[in-house]
Amino acid sequence: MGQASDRVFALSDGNSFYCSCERVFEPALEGRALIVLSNNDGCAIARTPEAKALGIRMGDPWFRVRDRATAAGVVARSSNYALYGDMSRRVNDVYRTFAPDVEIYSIDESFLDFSDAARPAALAREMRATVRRWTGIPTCVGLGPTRTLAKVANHIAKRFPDLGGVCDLTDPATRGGWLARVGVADVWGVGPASTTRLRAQGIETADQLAALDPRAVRPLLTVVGERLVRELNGVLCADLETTPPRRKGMAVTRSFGRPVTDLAEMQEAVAAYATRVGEKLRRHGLLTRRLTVFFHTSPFADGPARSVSGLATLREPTSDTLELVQAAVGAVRRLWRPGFRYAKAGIVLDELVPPEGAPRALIEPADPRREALMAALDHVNGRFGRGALAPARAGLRRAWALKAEMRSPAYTTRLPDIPVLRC
DNA sequence: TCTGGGGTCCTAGGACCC
DNA sequence: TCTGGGGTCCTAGGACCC
Repeated sequence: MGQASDRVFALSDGNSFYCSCERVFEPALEGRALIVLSNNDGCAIARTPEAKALGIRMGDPWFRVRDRATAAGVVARSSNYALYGDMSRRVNDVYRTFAPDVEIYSIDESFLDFSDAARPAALAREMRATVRRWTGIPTCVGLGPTRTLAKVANHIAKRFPDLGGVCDLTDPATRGGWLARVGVADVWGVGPASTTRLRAQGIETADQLAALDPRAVRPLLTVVGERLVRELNGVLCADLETTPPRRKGMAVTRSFGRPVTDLAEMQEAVAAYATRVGEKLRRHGLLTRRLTVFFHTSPFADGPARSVSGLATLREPTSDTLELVQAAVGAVRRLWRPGFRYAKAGIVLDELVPPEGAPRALIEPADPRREALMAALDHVNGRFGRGALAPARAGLRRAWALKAEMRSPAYTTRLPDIPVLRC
């Protein structure tokens, strides 16, 4: 099987993260059933436990559940990713005061190295309290000798509130009992397809999965599954990645608020995405050699279906907006067939390369509104004392005003209104 | 009659994640 | 009428080469 890990990993994540961010700015939402909606207010992508209890599921289309949900008292907010990104950075700043190494896994999840902690569970509880105090974000922490077990522990911490938001799976003696209470579908890396295959073999729970011979799992779940089983047994297969590896691909894709039936309109949209992806490239200090444009009709709609994608190769690696737009718009023209109601389009880049010579990441000019918003937060939370009511109220008012401003079109991701490009 | 074999590269598609 | 967006990794299979 391999050698047992002597490390301790913590996985800390923000509870209903997007919802919690909204609550930081709108304390009246505390305790209420709250959801955050995807782009175009399409569907629910974050739910508080109160909203889950009212039957709102992940991915529920808002137009379908709106009447029922609002009648039941559910509050919905449009998403604001710039804001969540800023909050995420603040939470990670706190993590870094508790652990020497932090791997930012996603906007709301980080792995931390707790190997040197004398009492990891106690440290985790203290960290939770500090994050809550300094940022306003509630978290849960899972502890384990591998990242996979830390992840399972985090899941358990969420499911069993009696644990006080911290679950410790570092002790092999008590681990099995917990794993028996976790379904295979809830194990990190086991999706719907793998769940079906495992169930067909009679494997229902995480402890049953852990009991399999890793080599026997390979034909069933590929090498990914093999590693997973080892990690469930406390054998380290992947360590922390504290410096993010160079990005391999990049995409800008959107669903349209309404069907697109006109070539010029599709070109407008895709030109806008090309502009966005150019900004993104420059922000990461990268160039691309080729881009793929795709668009398709809605999988939910009746009527003729069409899904196309086309590759455009650029003469030289570039992040130049005009070149990207021209390539993308040309691809749209080649791929275009009238008579369809297109619902979504996008640009996908792969083969990202650093520029010749010394890599230089362009620094994105800071948005003064966001800077001010975060400064305002400091007066509401944390280091400046949450008890100081007067400055807190002033700070909150300022924050609300800025947040309303950040809802302006410049911050949203709807299909933009830009001049038609004729090529 | 017997119809190579192994390597690399590329691409598409599946599966999974948050 | 309205059903998210952005990533990673793995595998299979075709093209190509010697």
